[in-house]
Amino acid sequence: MVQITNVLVPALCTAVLVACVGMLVYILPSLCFFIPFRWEEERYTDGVKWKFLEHKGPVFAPPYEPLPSNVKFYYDGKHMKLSPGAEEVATFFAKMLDHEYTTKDVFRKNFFKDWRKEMTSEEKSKLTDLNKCDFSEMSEYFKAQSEARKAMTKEEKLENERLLQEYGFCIMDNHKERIANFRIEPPGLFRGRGDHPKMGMLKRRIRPEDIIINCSKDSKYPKPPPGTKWKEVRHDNKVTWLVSWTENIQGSIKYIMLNPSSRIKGEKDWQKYEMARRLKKCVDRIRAQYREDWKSKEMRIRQRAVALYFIDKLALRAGNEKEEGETADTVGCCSLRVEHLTLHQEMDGQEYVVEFDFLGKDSIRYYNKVPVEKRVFKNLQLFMEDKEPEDDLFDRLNTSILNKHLQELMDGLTAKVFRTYNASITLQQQLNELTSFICTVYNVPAKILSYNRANRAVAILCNHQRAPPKTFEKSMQNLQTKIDAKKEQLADAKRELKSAKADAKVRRDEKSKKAVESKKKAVQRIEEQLMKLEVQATDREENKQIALGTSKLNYLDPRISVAWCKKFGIPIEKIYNKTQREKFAWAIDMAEKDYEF
DNA sequence: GCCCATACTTAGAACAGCGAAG
DNA sequence: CTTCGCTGTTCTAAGTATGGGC
Repeated sequence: MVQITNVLVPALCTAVLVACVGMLVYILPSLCFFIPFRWEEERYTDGVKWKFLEHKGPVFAPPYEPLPSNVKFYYDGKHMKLSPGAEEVATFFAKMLDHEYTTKDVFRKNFFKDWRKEMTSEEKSKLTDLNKCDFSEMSEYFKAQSEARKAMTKEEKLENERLLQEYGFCIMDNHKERIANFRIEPPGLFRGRGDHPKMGMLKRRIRPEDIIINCSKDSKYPKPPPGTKWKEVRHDNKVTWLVSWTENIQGSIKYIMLNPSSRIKGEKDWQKYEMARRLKKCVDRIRAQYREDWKSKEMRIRQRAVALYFIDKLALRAGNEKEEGETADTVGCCSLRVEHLTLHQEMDGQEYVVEFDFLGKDSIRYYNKVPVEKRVFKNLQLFMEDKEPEDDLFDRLNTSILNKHLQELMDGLTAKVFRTYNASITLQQQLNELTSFICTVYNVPAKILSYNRANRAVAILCNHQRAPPKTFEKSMQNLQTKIDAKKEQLADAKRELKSAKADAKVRRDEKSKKAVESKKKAVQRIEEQLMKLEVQATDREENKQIALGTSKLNYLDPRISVAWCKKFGIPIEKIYNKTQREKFAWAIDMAEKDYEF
C-alpha cells in the first residue's frame, strides 16, 4: 500500500522543485507555497503535516545493573550496602564525581534531597550528610568499565547499528525517513546551564507508561515492551512528533522527531529562509518606521521601537518572560533589566555609547559597547529614570506585544526572523568583500579562510561562543613548531634551487636543466604547504572562543554557501561535512552560482 | 490582557572515533 | 602498535512562538 522511497535526497528535492514551480506561479501571497502539483503527495493545507506515519516507537534506556559486591560505598568511613533504588541514584553522582558540578552547593543540596527520597527509611536515618559519603570506589569502577568498553566496541557497534536499523527510521507519507533521537533519555542528575536552581535534581527513568505514541490510524502501531502499556496512542497529523513524554524537572514535554535531513524539517528550514528574504525586501520600510516611532508620544511605542532597533542592529533574541527561580537568570531583548545597561554620554572618543552586559541563552555572557543614535540614547535615559537596577527596562513591552506589531508590519514576521535575516545578509556581504581580494583562482585554502572569516563575522554578531578548547595553547604551539620547520625546509629548497641554477649555467645540458625545473617545483610545493599551515594558524587563533557551527547550521541560508562554492569552484565538501550536506540537500540541489539571498 | 500548555528551533558540551604522529 | 588531537556526532537543555481558556 505504502511505497517507500529509500533514496531520500531525490525524493526531497523533487518535492522542493515542485514547490519551486509553485512559487513562481503564485508569487508567495503567504507562506502556503507548497502547492499540490503533479504528485499525489500534496503539500497539505490547514496545519496537516502528514497523512501516513508508521514507526517502531522509542528505545528505552538499558535497565539498571546493580554493582558487583566488591564495589563498595562508604559512609563516614564505614562500608554500607545500599538498597537497589538508593544505589542506582548514588551511581549517577559517582559518575559525575570528576565534574565541577558536584562541588557546587546547589547541586549537592538538590541531589541529596532527591537521593533521600529513594532511600529506605533505615538508609534515610543513617545517611544524613553528603560530605560523609564516599563514592570513590564506584567512580573508579565506572572509569574502568568505560575503558573496558572501548576495547569491545565492535560488538557494541554492531548492536548500535541493529538498533538504528530497527528503530532509527520511520515512514512518513511515501518516504523512509531518519529519526533524530529515537533513544529515550536515560535517568541521571539534571545538569542545567549556568546558575541553575535545579542542578543536581534526579531526572527519573522514563517507562512505557509515560510515553505517548503518535502515528497514523492505519499504520502498524509500535509495541510496548512485554508486560507494559503505553500511556496513550494518538493519531494527530497536525504535529510532526512521533513520541512524547513529560520530563520531571521542569514538567515540560519532550519529543522524538525526525532528522534534519527529512522532508518535513527541510521544507520548514527552507520556509524560514524564504521568510528572511521577504524581510529583506521590506526591512528599509520597517527601519524607517521604528525610527519614526522613537519620537512617539506613547511610551509603549517608543519602547517597542527601541527594542526592535536592538533586535535588528545587534541581533538580540526576543527575550520571553521566564518563571523566576525555575531556571537560570538569563534575559533577551524584551526582558532586559536596567542593571544590564550602562549609558555613557561619551566613551573612547564616541558619543552615546550603550554598554551591554547580561547573560543570554545558555548563560552565555553578552558584552558589547555600542554607539547608538542620540534619540535612542535619550529614550533609554527616559526608560531608566526612577527605576531600580532589577526593574525591567521595557516595562510596557513583552515578546507577544512586539510580535503582534511585527505581524502587522509583515505577514509572518517575528523577532527571530531578524536574526536569520541579519546573519544571512552578513554572510553574503562578507563573502563578496573578502573573496574579491583573492585574485589567484586556485588558492583554495585562502578562499576557505575567507569563508570562515565571513562565518565568524556572523558568529560574533549572534554571540555564538564556546569555551576555549582545553588543549588550545598546546596545539597552537605545535602548529607554530611545524611552521618554523617548514620555513627552514623552504630556505633549504631555495638554496638548492640557486645552486642548481648556477650549475645549469655552467654545464648547459639537459640533465641540469631538468634538475632546475624539479627544484623549482619543490620550492613551489613547500611554499604552498607553508601557506596552508599559516592560514590554518590564523584561522585557529581567530576561532579560539567563537563557535561557527551554530550559525552555519541555523542562521545562514545554505544557498549562499552553495552558490559561492559554485562560483569559485570550491568543492562543497570543503564547506559542509556529510551530515550538513544531508541537511542542506535541498539547497545544494537548488542554488545556482548566481543565487542571491 | 494574562496564563498555561504545546510544539518546534536553537544551543554548547560531552562523547566517539579516526587519522597522523611518535 | 599506541597516543594525541581534532572533527563529526550525539545529547538534551534552553530558547521562541502560538493559541486556547479565562
